[in-house]
Amino acid sequence: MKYREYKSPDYPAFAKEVLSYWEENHVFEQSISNREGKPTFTFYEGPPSANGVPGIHHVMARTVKDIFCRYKTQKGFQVKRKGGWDTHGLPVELQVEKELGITKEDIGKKITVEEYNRKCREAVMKFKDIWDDLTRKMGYWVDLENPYITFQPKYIESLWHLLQQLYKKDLLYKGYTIQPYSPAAGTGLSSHELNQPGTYKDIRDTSVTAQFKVVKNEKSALLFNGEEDLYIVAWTTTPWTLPGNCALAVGKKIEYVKVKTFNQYDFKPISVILAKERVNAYFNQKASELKLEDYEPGQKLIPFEIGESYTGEQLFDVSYQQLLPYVQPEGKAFVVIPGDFVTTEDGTGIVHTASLFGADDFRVCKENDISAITVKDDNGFDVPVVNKQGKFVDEIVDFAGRYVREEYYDNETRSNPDFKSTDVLIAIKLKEESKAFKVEKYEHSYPHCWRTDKPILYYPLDSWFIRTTAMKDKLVALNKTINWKPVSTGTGRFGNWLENLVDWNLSRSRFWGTPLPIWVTDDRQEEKCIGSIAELQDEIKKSIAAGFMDKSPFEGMEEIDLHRPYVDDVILVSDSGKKMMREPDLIDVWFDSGAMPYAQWHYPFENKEVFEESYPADYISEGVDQTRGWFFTLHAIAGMLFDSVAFKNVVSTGLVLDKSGNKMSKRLGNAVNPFETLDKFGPDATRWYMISNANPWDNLKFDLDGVLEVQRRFFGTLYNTYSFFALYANLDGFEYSEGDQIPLADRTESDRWILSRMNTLIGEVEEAYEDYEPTKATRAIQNFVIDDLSNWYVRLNRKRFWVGDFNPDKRAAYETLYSCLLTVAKLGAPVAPFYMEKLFLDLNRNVKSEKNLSVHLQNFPQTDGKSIVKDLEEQMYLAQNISSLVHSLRRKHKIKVRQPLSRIMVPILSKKTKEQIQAVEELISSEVNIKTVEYIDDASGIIKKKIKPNFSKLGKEYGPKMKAVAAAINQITADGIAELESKQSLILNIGDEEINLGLADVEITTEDIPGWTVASDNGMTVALDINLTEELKREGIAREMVNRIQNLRKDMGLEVQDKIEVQLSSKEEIVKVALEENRTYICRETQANNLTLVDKIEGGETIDINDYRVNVSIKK
RNA sequence: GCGCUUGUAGCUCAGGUGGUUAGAGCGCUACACUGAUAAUGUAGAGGUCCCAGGUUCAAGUCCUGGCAAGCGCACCA
Repeated sequence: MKYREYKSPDYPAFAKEVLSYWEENHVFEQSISNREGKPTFTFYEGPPSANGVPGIHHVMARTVKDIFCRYKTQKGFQVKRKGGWDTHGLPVELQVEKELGITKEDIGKKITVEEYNRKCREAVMKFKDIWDDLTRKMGYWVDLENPYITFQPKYIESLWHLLQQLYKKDLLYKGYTIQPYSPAAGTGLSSHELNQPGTYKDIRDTSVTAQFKVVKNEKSALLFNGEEDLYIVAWTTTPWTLPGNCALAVGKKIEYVKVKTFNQYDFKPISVILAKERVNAYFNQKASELKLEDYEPGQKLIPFEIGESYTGEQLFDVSYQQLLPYVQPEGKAFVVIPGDFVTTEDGTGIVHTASLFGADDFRVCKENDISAITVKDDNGFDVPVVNKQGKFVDEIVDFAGRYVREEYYDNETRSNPDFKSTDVLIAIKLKEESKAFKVEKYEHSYPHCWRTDKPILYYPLDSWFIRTTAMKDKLVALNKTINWKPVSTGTGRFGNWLENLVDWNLSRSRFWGTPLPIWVTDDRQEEKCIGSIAELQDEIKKSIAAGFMDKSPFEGMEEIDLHRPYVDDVILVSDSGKKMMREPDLIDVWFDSGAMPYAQWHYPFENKEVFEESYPADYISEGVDQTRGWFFTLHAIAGMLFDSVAFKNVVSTGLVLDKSGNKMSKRLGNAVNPFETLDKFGPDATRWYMISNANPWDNLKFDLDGVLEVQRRFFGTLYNTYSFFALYANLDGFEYSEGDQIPLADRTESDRWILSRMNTLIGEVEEAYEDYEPTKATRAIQNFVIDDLSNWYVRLNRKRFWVGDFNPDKRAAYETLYSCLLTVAKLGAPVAPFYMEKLFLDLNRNVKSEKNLSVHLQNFPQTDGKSIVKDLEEQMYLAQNISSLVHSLRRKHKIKVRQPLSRIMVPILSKKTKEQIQAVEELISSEVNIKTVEYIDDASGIIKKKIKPNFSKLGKEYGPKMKAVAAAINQITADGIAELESKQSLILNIGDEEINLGLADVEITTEDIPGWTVASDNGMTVALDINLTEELKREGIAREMVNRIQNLRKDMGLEVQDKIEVQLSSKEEIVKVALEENRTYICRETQANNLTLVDKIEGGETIDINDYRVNVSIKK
């Protein structure tokens, strides 16, 4: 059977063909089942959400995933890869709401929760088919038949188990978090909702700079210098938060100053502390000349005097009097604390901090152990001084029952001319009490509720948290054992995130997601966290027995649906017999995906063994945007519950941008359609381009021209090389057999050279894959194929394939080329799975056996150390270098390569170099068409040498004197060089010091051969003899003749193997002689049976050779 | 604002531990080659290695400080 030949390569068609071949032969399935019992290599698939269509960046991410799974399979591991779908969460819900034209508030009113969740379930798999199609077409091998799906009851049951484990370890608690809250709508807003367009609007607020009176004590002593009334001033745009003030935050490194001045409302003399940079914002420069003692109360221009300055650090722990003492805190409060968020861009450089009304405030107060200002509600729970309707509580006696924001009052109330906002009333009160330093209107942008259009409050809300902070040290330590690609993402982005970990807010007030399995009594004194379906059923039975439920809401269900609303209907009974209702929250969808190592196998309810042998993952990969997402949730759950990492190696991939480096977006129309790209260029060129162009963790500027270049340059060259092989191997009937091969020793220099290169390549590529450096692997393969194999080996050895009988030398050439191609197919298979499969199968058409079903079932090639000969590689480098020099000389003198020349001369400084060149003499001769290579050694005395210091060696030795040493060496004469070479040392005088120079301290190269045309590069010099003898001229003519006959053959459309008859005629004597002399040569080259010189030719072609005219006639 | 990444030829990218002509491919120009031919070879043009300091005999490489771009996070008192 023959090797397949193609008219021209059609890569997309190749891929389609291979794809159906895989499917017919179940190659993917076999690649796993074949490795049964072998060590496992575990890969976790991060679940995509199928409610949107995939983009080109998914091809990138999945190529990276696929490469290492395929590679490890080749290395003999069993690599199971379960696909998965992320199905819960807000994006799905919002999409459904949009489709149905409803809002969250309509759920349970216009549409039942049951119906709504049914819609979500339908919507989430909307584009599954498109995703599956992409997966197949791009050659991403993952199990699509049995994926894990996060909404399935079994999956949720595993989550419940994990949550219960956390609960039992006391890592699950209900707590406060500051969230954007809309009192008008009575609900918290997610950050997603807050990022809706139009939520931020400019509003004018009453802003107050309040005076906080410093308490004189040991801590604050350094601030006082005689004065009695010393205040710290802080600015706020939300005066309603002032009754909740519990601390003042300053910047550690900010410089603060004390300013003596007068209060502008009551004209009393005061001293205030504020940031130095903010002085100009609060004090009129025109007043700077005024003196304090000249001030008259009521005067508009208020004098001021800048006093001592302090760093923020010096202010830490200074106490102040409570500004509005309605409610007393239970613990520490009213002190100055550090705040990393404090700036001097506006305000006073000191931030009023109300722990319950700002996320930053809450955080720094917690860090500094500051108590919040709270009151007890009817149930005895601590609540803020503003209630959920947005009104002050009774304890704030002056403003009790007032909305904190004027926008919450109806328009009628607000239009009353006597109406004053609470902020204004507070400002008035402060002025009256000499606590206001400055009151003014301030316009700023503030978020509004997208449903009610009213400003939001930052407000503490109940949420369930995972106490990740309790396990922070462990998570940090475990992270250090993970191999991150790139390292910086692990230490930087992820490491820093872990260092600054806050508790994980698990609660979501939504409908479509995993319900929190916690039931609580009305008085919150008793809780139950359910960990399995069976446990829930048990509890339901108890509850029915206790009379809280008539029947289970799951009764009659074919498969229990743990979603809302059914689970909300479950009322349990507490140990003391009280009624327990479920906490209405759902859990963060990120918990869903972070739990996939366990839930994908329904652990611990099923598949315990499978789970154990595939945990933790050896490898995962996702976009860098998943650092705080999936990477974190995987890590957190594993660290907290299993005391383990969830993954050992992780590649975080960069973004895919358009070719100009802009983000791709549908709106801008610069998004690349993955299906069109795969259709047009095929998956292999697309994948290879993505991987070879830049490291996966760098952003990729995706340019279709680049894909085209990869296709042309790499795949085109590889294809050409295969075609070349197939063409001649078929003519000669070559068949590869592993056993019976020409021994290495009997092969040519170039055969052994390319095999040496090939074995070096195997090592390089293996190392790169092992190191999760796919870019290095592809670049190495690419260079080998293009430079070494095609442009050098094949080009130099072409004649061996097409000339003469099928002798051992020819067989050696076939075998060599064959094994190179086969190796390339195996090395490149992880990245270009389709084309390498095609190449592999085409090469193996003659070697049919079960084990040759697919390149992906092959073992990764092993480096044959014995075949790597450094000498050979050096030799070939010399040959390439010399050839290149001769080419450039020929060009300089305008002598075609076809014209033979008698000799080149190479100056040789060492015996080894001579031997190395001698080994490749023939290659050089034929490559540059010369007769002989001559060597000129020292003895000839005509070589001009050049000496150069060896900087890295001498530098270490002589350091500061290096410049002088270098100068001295550059001045060494030819005699000096000769002395150094003969004696192995030379004494140099540097100033008044003597230096003993050894041979290793310098680099001696040849520079010139006087009287010859020479070229030098890389320390090698070559001289070319350009004298043309008559004989050489005649030989040149013969070569030209061959060239013309070949062209004519081609024009006639003859096949390579067709034999011809040639008739020639010419008037020129030199041509006749040339043809006679080289008759055999010409016949051999042109496949001519005979060649006759005649006087005249009828109907032949007239051609010009150099300056001579020849008539030719060719017959088949 | 904080963290991370990136900055080298027109474009895409290489440039272990500092070492003296800073490279490749593409593109451009010219010439050659021609039984792999939509391939190939040779040569040329093209660089303030983002900027400024510093360390060093020596900096694209190390340090400090900037600038620009990208990503992430936080916040707007």
